[in-house]
Amino acid sequence: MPVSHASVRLVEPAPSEVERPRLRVVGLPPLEESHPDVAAGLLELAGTRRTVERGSLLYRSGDRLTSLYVVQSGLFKTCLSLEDGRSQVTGFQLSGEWLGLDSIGSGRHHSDAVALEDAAVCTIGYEELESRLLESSELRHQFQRLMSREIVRGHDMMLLLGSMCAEVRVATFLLDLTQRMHARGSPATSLVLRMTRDEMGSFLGLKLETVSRMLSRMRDLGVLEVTQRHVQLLDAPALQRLAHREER
Amino acid sequence: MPVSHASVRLVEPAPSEVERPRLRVVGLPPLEESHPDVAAGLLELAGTRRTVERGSLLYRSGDRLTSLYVVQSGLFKTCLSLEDGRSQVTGFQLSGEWLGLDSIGSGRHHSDAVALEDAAVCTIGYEELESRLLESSELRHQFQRLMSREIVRGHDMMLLLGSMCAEVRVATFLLDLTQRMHARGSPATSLVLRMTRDEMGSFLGLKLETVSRMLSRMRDLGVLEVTQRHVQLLDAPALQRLAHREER
DNA sequence: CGTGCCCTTGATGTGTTTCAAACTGGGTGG
DNA sequence: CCACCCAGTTTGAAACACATCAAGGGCACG
Repeated sequence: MPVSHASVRLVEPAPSEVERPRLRVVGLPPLEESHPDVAAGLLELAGTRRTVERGSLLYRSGDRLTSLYVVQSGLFKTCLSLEDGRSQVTGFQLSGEWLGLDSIGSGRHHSDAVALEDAAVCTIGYEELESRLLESSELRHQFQRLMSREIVRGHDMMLLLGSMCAEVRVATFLLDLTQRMHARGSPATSLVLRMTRDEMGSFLGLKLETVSRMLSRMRDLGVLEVTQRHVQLLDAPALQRLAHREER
Repeated sequence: MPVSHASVRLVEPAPSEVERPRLRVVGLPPLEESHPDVAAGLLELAGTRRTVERGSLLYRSGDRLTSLYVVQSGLFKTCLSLEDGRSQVTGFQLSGEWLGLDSIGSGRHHSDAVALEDAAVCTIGYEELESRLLESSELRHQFQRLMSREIVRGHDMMLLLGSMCAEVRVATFLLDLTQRMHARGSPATSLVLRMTRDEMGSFLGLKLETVSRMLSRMRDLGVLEVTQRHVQLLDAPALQRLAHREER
């Protein structure tokens, strides 16, 4: 790996290269912990399976917390909704990732969770989770790490939204999504965006037109090919460079 | 309280008024859990006391996680730092609030923690915390709530940074800080900003000049009085209205 | 009584939003 | 099977909010 100054860091760095680790820009809790294969311990807690069809809600803001969820298949978004109809997407969750961690503090969900395609989740009863965490310190540790990583993701998003220009935001988003999909067996250089430009924009603090323009610009630069929701990465290193131009 | 449509929600709503709770915009983990008086259980874990003088670091990004900290006195900021010297403030921590929760996931700190004035913290050894959490499910629960609330704060910040204009951001920040200081015994209508305009700006995704301009605008509107770092709230309801104008 | 840091204010520049129009593809019903 | 429709997308032109650049002022500190 030639770069030492500007690599996107979505997974934990190898111990040896940690000194003052550069930022992992964005990224749901990394896979070691959140992907089913690896978080097998926590997944044993899985209760009933539940399917959620495209467009419908798994839970909504204000609902009492009864269970947490792990995505089995499909894709979700979580979003905060304001009275006036506006909303902010706070995350997109792929298979193996958790939903509802933000509701533990108050016992109520703070966001809506919407399936962006037909999906299935494992239901993990909160009561049962609690009692299992009592038994196993390993599980407890895993669960704490899960929450901690979600905190880190929040901080990374603050950085992205607070100090990066539109092009960097979109490039970072594409890289992040590609890597996460790749870790689930998708090709490393092609990507299907299952969310609308509007939803991407909401997540990135941009208007849909701006997202569209950035995609077009990257297409014109020869970095990628866009046909509707299909994206082909033609020049991944260039995309990484775009994601690390820390300007505004 | 006359408003039912636009009140800033920094603490948990009373159970009766919860239905579709409107957003608590911004706010460190609310006080029930994080203030020493209330999180007494967790505070029993406090090990050594450590003082940090103004301007110096409690920990820095990349440091191995050995303990978590609870602010006893003084004020901290946490920030992510980029190679190029730029940085993003991810939070300001007052007495009773925790530092280091983001480091549990990887075992290393992901941010720098800097004292903005002479400060003192309780040191909570991570190993010891772990073993205590094993013993008491009540403590474990409290700790999980703490982390969950920090996740919620992250989401609220995404909303603030992603969809609110400068005036709303600054007004929200002032309200939040006033409330948190008030809960610690400070007057409800006066405030000392212990951070620079630049640090506020970094936290809010704005340039220092913009922060300054917004403060001046609110002063001109008769909402508050600003003399250097001292802020007098002349019209708190008006400030709340500014914080809820959800425009950009 | 300077010297340096922080803050304010003005003038100008620019990236993103807003507004508007046209295009696309997938789905539906005639 | 085609025509239509509609949600989503692209693109352009104009407006605007915030950033940038620059200058001046105040307070704290040595």
